[in-house]
Parts: sequence; structure tokens; C-alpha cells
Amino acid sequence: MSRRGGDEIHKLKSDFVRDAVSQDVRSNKFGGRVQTRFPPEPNGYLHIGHAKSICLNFGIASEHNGVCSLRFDDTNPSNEESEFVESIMKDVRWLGFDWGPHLRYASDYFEELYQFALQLIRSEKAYVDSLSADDIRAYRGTLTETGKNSPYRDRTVVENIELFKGMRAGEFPEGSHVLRAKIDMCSGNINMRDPVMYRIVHARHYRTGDKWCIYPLYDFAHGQSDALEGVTHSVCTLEFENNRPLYDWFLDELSVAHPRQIEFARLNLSHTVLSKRKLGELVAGGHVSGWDDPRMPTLSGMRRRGYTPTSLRNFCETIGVAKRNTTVDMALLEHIVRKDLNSCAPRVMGVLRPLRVVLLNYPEEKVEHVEAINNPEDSSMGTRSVPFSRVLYLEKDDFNEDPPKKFYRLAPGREVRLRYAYFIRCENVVHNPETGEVEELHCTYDPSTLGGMAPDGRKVKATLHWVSAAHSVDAEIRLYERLFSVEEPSALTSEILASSLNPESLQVLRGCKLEPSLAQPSSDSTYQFERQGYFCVDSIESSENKLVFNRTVALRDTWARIESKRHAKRNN
RNA sequence: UGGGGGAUAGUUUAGUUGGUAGAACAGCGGAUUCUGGUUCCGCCAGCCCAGGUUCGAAUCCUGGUCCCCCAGCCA
Repeated sequence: MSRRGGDEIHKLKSDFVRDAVSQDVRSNKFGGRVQTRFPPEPNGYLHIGHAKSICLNFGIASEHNGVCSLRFDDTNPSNEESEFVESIMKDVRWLGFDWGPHLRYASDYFEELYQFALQLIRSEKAYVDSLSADDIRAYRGTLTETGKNSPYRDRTVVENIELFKGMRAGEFPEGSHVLRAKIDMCSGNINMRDPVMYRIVHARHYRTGDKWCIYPLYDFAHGQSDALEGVTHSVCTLEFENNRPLYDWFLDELSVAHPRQIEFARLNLSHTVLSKRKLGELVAGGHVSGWDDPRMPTLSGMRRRGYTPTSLRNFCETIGVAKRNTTVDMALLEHIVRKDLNSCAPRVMGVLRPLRVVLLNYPEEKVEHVEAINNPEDSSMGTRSVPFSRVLYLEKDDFNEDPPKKFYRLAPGREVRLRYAYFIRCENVVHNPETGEVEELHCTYDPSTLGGMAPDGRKVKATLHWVSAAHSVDAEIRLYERLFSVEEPSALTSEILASSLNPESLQVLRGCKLEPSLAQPSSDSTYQFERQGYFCVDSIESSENKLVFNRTVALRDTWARIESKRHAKRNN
């Protein structure tokens, strides 16, 4: 059957958000225009959950030839820092998206927002309240009881304007006054019970410095920022569903055209947490080395770990967009990372836990060079030459003196193939006289098997990776496992979160032996160490004097599965 | 218990005038393989519940159940 053009047409990405946007385009709402935005608060690093939102917002815009801007919602000077805006811009670019000239900051709108507030005061839709924070809470009521009006609710316009200007002028201490919207203290939606619009904060803002001492709350800044920018579709997460009526109220009272807000469910990933607060606590508590610790689900951590932007984008596409709360299995992310890496990662050989092997019948001084394929999935990546000699390193796990059933690697008297080289046979095992540990293997090789095939057609059951000892380069390798041993750590409170960390999430291996082509590794590619997994140079701690590799993800390991099943059976 | 949302295999999803519930991941089994990788094939497994309308319901109607969000001068 031949494939015709029509069969190749990609199914257009579709989800309920995109459907809604497309409908608006078709009905010519917003003049057929599409403009979105990604609005992070610069108070932490971006994580894979943000990637979902980034892919959605930038994706929708580009599918409609529209604009997607990057806007920092920086309305709270006490949390926000330039370090975070730098990292956020870097991460969004790395993920593969470009906001072009559309870089925005809510703090750029402080003056406009202030004027909006004045406008609401003049139309008697906002007032300065002088209740304490505790009293405001008490007056607000509860989920089941209505609230009651503040005694300051009926201040005159003149009085309100004077007080609000005084707030701006720095005449009052923090907490003495706030500006509130005058809506409905009996509303079933608690967000509508005269929400606070402005608070006094005598703190330096990382962008506006000391220019302001009153700052709008997110609720009063977000919708207007969208409106000021001409955003048509304001895509956000589910928890803002309750706030939508409030945003609409502000915009309607201000007579400003407003975007359509569409809420989707945020991402949850098994075995990790995706909450900036909790991630920040892991950093602050020293449980990880930083926001970019390769175990972190942050974009900077995943970059350092060797995950590709392509695989993260593919992941976001695969998980879809919907409204129900879900937890995606980490195994899916790992599968997608492997799939991308399998197609593009150069293959090399590296021995993680070296076992010295001497080929008794191989000449002392002889060195041969065998040709190895760089990527069997992509012949255009070519081949390389790897040195072979009398003394080699093999993987400790590839030898077993007393091999269990189904173990078909090296064992006493057994023959295996060394990848791209010769068949070798284990003749003798040298033990450490004190510990009894296997210290070295004496093997013989069959010169007629160069290239990996025997002229007599005999087969071996295993092909092992190896490194020539004299030519090897030393490296430190860091193996990573899931950050948490429990499946849903997000359900845990901050207090017990750290105690649920997986103690084996980081394992450091020293004295690993790599093939010589890795002496000068590429800093931006992730390699496949054959039969082991994918590894990349650690961007922070690796140097010319000390090579450090991070394991991105292990290869699927059927043998390990057989073994763990065996152990499970034994323990039952 | 006020208001706002949501329920399709173990997990994440598709299902557009009502017409045999489709996929991916995970799990299990097999074939191929100079990576116990990749690839390929097969198996397992699902419409929250109860009624109703209909020749026919995941889809429409009624009534339940369960889960999530909101009581920051956080976002």
C-alpha cells in the first residue's frame, strides 16, 4: 500500500482549549485575532508543569499566526528577584520558544493600574478600608456564612481618594489601610466579597525600586494587564476559575475589553513535586544541590540531567490538556526521553564498575583499532575507531562466577563477544586473597572472530561493552533515580516531605572507565553508553581535569527485571 | 455544608447530528537483533452509580455518589 500525501497530513493538535480558540477565530470574535501570554511570577524556577503551559500558550499562538508574550507578573516585591527572571527567560528559550519583542512586566503597568484604581474609587466601586487584616478576615465570613460590610465601606469618594493618594505617598505604615473593591459581602463566591486590590508594602521592588510603596494584588493586576496588552485568550490553571468572575467584574466596571479566560488542569508527575514552594523548600533545606539539581523536575534540572527540549515538548503534547486533575506517570516522561535520545544520541562505550580483564594470548604491545557505529538508528552519524589491547575493563555486572539461570553473560569457561571486536573465553578467575572478591579475569581471545563473527558459525549469547585499559579515560558518573520513593509526594505536607526523599536518588560512581573519544566530550549532546543508558557531561562540575557525567535515564533493562522478579519471589 | 469545577482500562487520553469505545504508557508473552537497547507482533484491561428516552446512550433527561478548588493584605 502506498502512502499518499493525504495520509501524511498531521492530525491537528486538538484539545478543549484549542477547540475554543479555533471557534472564536471562526466566529470572528476578537476580529479573528489570537494573542496569548505566559505569565510567570519571578519567585522561583520553571518546572515541567510550566512547560505544559508554555507549550500550550506559545503553541496556540503560533498555530494561528498570533502573538504570545512573556509577562512577568511581578506584583509582590517581597518574593521576586532578577535571578528568577533571568532563569525563566533562559528556560523558555531553551524549551524552544521565542516571545520576540513581546517581553512584558506587570510592574510596567503600575501607573495604569493606579489610575484604574482611582477610576473605580470615583465610580464608587472601590474604597479604602482601615480594618486590620484579622478583622478583614473575620468580616469576610466563611464558606457557609455570608460576610458583613466593613464600617469603612461608605467613605466618600473624596475621602477615599485622599487616603489612597496618602497610601501611595507613603504616609501610612503597612497594614494600616488597603484598597478594596466594593462588590458583595454576601456573594457565594468568596472572591467577590470586597476583595483587596492594593496593599501597602514598604519594600524595594527589583524593577521599580522605591518608586512605589503600594502594590496591586495579582487579582487586580492580571486581568488588566491582559487587557492592556490585547490578549484575546487568557489560558490559566483551574484554581483561577473562581477568580474569573472577579476579573470580568473589574474589566466591565473599567469598561475595558477583556480576553476569554480558559482554565485547564495543571500537571502532576508521579514521584516528584511540582510546587514552586515545595521545590524551594528542598533547595533551602539543602536536600538538593539547587534549583538545577539534576533530580529536580525544573527545566534547569532536566537540562542539566540531559533531557532534550524536544522530548519535553513531545511529552507536553502526549499528556494532552483537560480539566480533570491527573497525575502523569514518570515512566511516560522517561519513555519519551528515551525515544528521542535513541534517535539522536551518539553511542559510546563506558564501563561504570570496572573489572580488569587480561587476554592471555593477546600480544603485550599490540593495539588494534576497531570500527564502531555511532548510531545504528542513523547511519549518517558515521563510525569511529576504538582502540583494543591486551588489558581491558569489562562491567562487573557482566561477569558472574556462579551464573543463575538466564544469565548469559560471561562466566568461567564461557565465551562471549566483545562488541565490534573478538570472542573471548573466561579461563581463570583471580580473587583478592583477603576479601575473596573477584579482582581480575584471565581470558583468551579467538583471533579469527575479529569483527564479531566466528568463521565456524558458532554463536555466543551475549555481546559486552568494554574499554581498553591503557587508552581509557577516567570519569565520575552520577546515577539518578526518582527524587521521592513514594508515588504521590505532592500529597505530603512540607514537614514530612523531606523524609520521603528517595535515599538512592543520587549515587556517585568514581573511577569509571570511558573510551578515549570521551576525553573531550561535547557539552551539548547526550550520549548513549551502550547497554547502560544515556549520559551527558555535567555542565557545572565537569572540567578538563575531572570529567563528570550525569545519567539522564537508564536503558530499559530486561535482565534487571528478571532479577528483581527472582528476588521478589525469593522474599515471598 | 455556600459557590465554582471534574469523573472513559493501573496511568494519561480520543470519541465533533446518539450507531461495534480507539490510542499511548505501564504490565505480561513472543519474534528479530553484534546493545538483555531499538524495532515488530500478540495478550491483559475501561465509559462513577441508578433510573429514564430511544431500534440503539460514553454522548440526551432525572436523581445520586465520589474527587478537586475558594474563607492571603500570595500568585
